[in-house]
Amino acid sequence: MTEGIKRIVSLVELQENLRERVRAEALELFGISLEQISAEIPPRTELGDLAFPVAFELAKRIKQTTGEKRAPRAIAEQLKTALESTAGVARVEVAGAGYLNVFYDRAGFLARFPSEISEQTSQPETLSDAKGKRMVEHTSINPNKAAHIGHVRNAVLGDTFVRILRAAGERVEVQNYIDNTGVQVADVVVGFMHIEHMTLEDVKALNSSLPPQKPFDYFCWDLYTRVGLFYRDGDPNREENQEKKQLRAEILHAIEEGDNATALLADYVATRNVECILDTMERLGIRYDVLPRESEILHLHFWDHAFAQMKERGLIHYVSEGKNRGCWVMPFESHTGTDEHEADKILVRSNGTVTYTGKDIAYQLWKLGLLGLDFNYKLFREYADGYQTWITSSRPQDEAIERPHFGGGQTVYNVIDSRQSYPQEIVKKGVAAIAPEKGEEASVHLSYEMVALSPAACEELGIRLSEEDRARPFIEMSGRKGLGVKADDLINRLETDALVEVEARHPESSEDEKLATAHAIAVGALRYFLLKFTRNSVIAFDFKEALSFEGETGPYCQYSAVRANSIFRKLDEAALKEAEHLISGDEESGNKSELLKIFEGESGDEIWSLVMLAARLEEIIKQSVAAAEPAHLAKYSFNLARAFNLFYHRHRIIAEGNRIRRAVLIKVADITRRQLTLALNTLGIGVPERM
RNA sequence: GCACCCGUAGCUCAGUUGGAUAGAGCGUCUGACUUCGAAUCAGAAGGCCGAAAGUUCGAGUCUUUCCGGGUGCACCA
Repeated sequence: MTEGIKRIVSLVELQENLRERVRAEALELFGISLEQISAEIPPRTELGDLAFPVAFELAKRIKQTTGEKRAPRAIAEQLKTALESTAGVARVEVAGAGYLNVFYDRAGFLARFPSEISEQTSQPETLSDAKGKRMVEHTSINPNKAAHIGHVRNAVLGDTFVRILRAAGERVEVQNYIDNTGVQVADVVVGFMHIEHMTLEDVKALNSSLPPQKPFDYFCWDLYTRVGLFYRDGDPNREENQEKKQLRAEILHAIEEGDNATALLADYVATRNVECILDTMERLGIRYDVLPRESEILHLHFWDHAFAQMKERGLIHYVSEGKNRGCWVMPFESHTGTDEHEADKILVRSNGTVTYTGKDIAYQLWKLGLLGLDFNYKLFREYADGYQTWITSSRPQDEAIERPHFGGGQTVYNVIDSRQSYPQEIVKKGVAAIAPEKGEEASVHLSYEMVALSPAACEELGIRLSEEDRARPFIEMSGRKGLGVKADDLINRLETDALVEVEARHPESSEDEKLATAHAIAVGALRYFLLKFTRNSVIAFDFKEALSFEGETGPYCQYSAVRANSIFRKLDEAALKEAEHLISGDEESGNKSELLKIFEGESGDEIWSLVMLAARLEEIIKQSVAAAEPAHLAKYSFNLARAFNLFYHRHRIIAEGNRIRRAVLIKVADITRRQLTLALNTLGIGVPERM
């Protein structure tokens, strides 16, 4: 073994070294330069830890350049020796039609794997400012009602992606956009003013009189659906009453105007809903750095700045005739126009007001530090542990205390459902046109499919379905119709169910402990449930599945870690130290040969496969970032938990008679529980002491 | 009409930049608690990866055309 090996702990690093080696050898031996070298994880442990199918590619390239026909196996044989001399590699085999299968130095790898999770990687001080900040906007629920399960998918997806980015060493700013001046808020204000006939004081009084089971956002949830009916004079199938719809327009106008009783009422309603929504999200471990509001985007005239830039660059033009007469539009080439659908996107209406897309372009420019304007900010809330959430303000006098710098990110990730991919495309294209140096890569639409309700779930909610709906695979949720599963209701139910299980298993625990454990399980179940599906898969929400604690679930993963921890509760410090010493490989004793023996054969493969899986976390995090897909990490966590459960059943770790073997089992279990805990924490799932 | 997404086991879904014998969970059936915790584990059954052609050493994965389902394509947000 070479000296350099002592340094190497990371699989990713080892893999890179091997790739480089292959690249160098291909050039040296065959004069072929390979731009991309694909590596693969062999299907079974006995086939090695990493495989290069590179000989097939080389055989083809050799034939192309020299006309000489070479067998892939022979080529693989030539590369074999070079790979074998790489640090960390025990041996290399040529298998199948020409696969190069690399076997790592098992005992050496195990000995060098850190026994404490290295905390440094996620510490902010090691993150360089030069690298640029990642901006993630998620949640962004209309502040006019309680959050439902669809909103939670957005928030959990966004929050988990934030955690993944941070685990990968990125600096991240989390934003939750508040559309406090839109029609949805206006609708609820219509309800308060014209159905309930309430003033701001009445609404405040109502708020403080509401029972904890039905807080303000729940009240608004119901009121919002009543407004929908109100517009149709009480009959959902009737046409909308234009006189009543006019009330909305008036309120919308008053809100935009500001400085009037209606605007104050709207602001109170929106703010109370934001508070409720933030409370809901806090239950799931989700927080935000800053809450940018639409009211400030309006009042601080963000659009005017963007508008000027667009005019300057000739990206937008005034239409003087035709259907879009009087509008300012942005041409959108990739979309050919038809009679019905215009190719041009209207950004300023003929009445002079700006569209949502226009505002969004301005906002996106701000996120990237390209607007040349900033918000004012004030502290919105401070959590018990000191974490602060800020909200935008249009009053410079609010800028009293020291605050972090917001905005100006290098890359922006917008977590928005896939139904908005068209407008997101326009925003991306528009921003890239204004700032070509940033390009389209700076704006990422982290899209995901909606959460719908299974017909069974609708039935459980007591929703009557039409014949036509019943035949559908799923039913779309609708805040307008009040059709949906409220987030807090679901969390409550999960906590109740979890508490029953905890009570049954740990009656001796304190009430607080039981509640905390039930909470952790509920969060684990919900977050995992929403993360196990890939982003572009529609979730047809099903109560039975979402409420399950068995099988491929968060609690399954947590349970695996809890069991691993219980082993270490029973082991004393000395036993751990001894284990570490026995496998360290430092001493010149006979341990080495015995260690090698433990990793031999079928049993050795079985133990080793768990080590390899556990060590892969870093790589999985990288893949999850590259694909912007948290589901990869979720699946990995489950597989690691599953592998540990298998290991746990196969070995009696504490009772193991052979001390070297016992030391190996202890170290493997320790590595696994640490990596599993880290993976789960990155998913926002905690591991309770007992469960 | 145009654009995007999906189609893999009875059901719900994974399947890394194309790689070796296509995997989980649920459900069904059969077993395993005197052990570091059974929210667990083992075993069985279950597949023309929507269809057809093409690209290549190699296709669930890439291309094209169909078929079936979903979602967009506002002077709404």
